[in-house]
Amino acid sequence: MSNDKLSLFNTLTGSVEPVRTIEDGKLRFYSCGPTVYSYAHIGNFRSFLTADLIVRTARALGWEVDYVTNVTDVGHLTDDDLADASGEDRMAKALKSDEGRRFANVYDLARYYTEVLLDDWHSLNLIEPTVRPRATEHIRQQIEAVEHLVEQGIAYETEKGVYFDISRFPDYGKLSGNRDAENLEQAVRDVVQDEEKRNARDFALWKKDPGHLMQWYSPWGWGFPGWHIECSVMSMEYLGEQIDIHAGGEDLIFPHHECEIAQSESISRKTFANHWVHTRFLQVEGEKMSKSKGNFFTVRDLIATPDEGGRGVDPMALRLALISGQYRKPYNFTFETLKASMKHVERLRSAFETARGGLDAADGPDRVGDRLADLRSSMLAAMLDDLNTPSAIAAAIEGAKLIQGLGENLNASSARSALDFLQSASSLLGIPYHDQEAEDPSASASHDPLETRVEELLRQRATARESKDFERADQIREELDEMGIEVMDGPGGSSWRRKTEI
RNA sequence: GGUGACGUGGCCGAGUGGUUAGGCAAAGGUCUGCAAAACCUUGUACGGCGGUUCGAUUCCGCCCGUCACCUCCA
Repeated sequence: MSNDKLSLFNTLTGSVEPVRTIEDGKLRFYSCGPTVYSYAHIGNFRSFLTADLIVRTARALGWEVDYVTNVTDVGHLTDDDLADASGEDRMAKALKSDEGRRFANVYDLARYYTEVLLDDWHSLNLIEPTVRPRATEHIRQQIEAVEHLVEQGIAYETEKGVYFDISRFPDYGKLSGNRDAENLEQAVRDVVQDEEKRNARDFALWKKDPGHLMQWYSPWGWGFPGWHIECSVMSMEYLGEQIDIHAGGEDLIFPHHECEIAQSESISRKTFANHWVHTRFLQVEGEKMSKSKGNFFTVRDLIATPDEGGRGVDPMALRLALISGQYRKPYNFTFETLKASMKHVERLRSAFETARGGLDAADGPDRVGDRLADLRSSMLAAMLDDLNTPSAIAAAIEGAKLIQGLGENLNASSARSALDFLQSASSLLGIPYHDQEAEDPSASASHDPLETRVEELLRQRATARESKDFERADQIREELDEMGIEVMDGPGGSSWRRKTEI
């Protein structure tokens, strides 16, 4: 393991290799974003978190990062294209669903789910990309790319659309290993049918469809772009013809990324992306996450308060839980892990409070600096080693325990080392110590009737405790418990929080 | 059928050719009016069968199991 090189598994070569940036000290990075036809779920976010951690780790190395992640706001075809030749897409489907009826049209729906995506993005403290391009805002570039491919004789037009001619790209299959044409053709799945396609593997660059809910005028008439072309185009627009890393979920390896390579490299005649990084799907409680199994969770399902129908999970606990398995291994998301993550987040926060408190203490010899510096380098080393988050988190927790262990004895210079350490853990893992939104409810003045009631009861309880009326104090504790409030007594008085529903 | 991963103690998960990951949970203890937090103590695992080796959980082969993709998917 190298000390200052970021190594990642490269799907293209099948091995972990150092990321060698095209330009020294600068990372050009594209990460595939979601289609916004519904609420993003925790599996989506596991993949976005991988991208986030790549950016954080690269920055920790002092690299400048150009980070582009898109929003796919064009509906693409569903697999019952055969049954519905008019070309119903995911968004059109969503619009007809119970959830989607309230939207006036498909643009309205896309706009709503994009906003929600960004809310969740902020809740989980994901880094803002340098650019967040939307497919619908780059239609012209997509049309031009397709035109270029047609001019080169690499793409051809039929009655139904424009297709990429696989036979013109011998490297097709280099990413996924799906090189065997016959196999693909005899796959059990039905493929998009067009009698005029020259090769069953040829994929759509443009679909002619005057009935599609989103359509644009092109040299081939009214229609909409193929799914893969948007990422090629947006990546080239903002990062240039060649990039260092391209990332996404493992399901995107084929066909999406395979097709992106074919298109992009046919256009530029250069290697599109040097490093391909894919995040594995997660399972929930040992099973595939699916609505029918009742183990399907969106971010908001978990972080919304119980009054809002959620489970009141601290967003940072959710974030930590989602990164507590390495991105490249199958990960079993469980509520046990989520509970453990809550403890970890609290532990980090309280270490931070301890450290901050120690700044005002008398000065003295720094008793933790060296050990924390070691832990900090092993934390970074773990991340550089193919984003070994479990190992990095272990180092962060160990540091927090070390700081907590000093407690009252923390002097000012130890406190400064402690804060240094905690701050680098925070920026590397993306776990801030100040709640961005859910500030400690007991500390904030609020007009929430529940909070007013809680404060009142706590005052009564404090009085009862002062006069040693513990029976009354416990009674109030119980009453609050029934209201979903947990009370914690400390040396400086009592604090409280909403209990979570997990 | 094809391609690619993965299988570690009750659970989540590092790691390694011979010496303790870590966390959560559990049990006992210290502290605290109660509760929480914190701290201390306890617990020896690597799917199966072969092979290489002085020695394999770690390398090799086969098998079993799980997951993903094979034109909707993070």
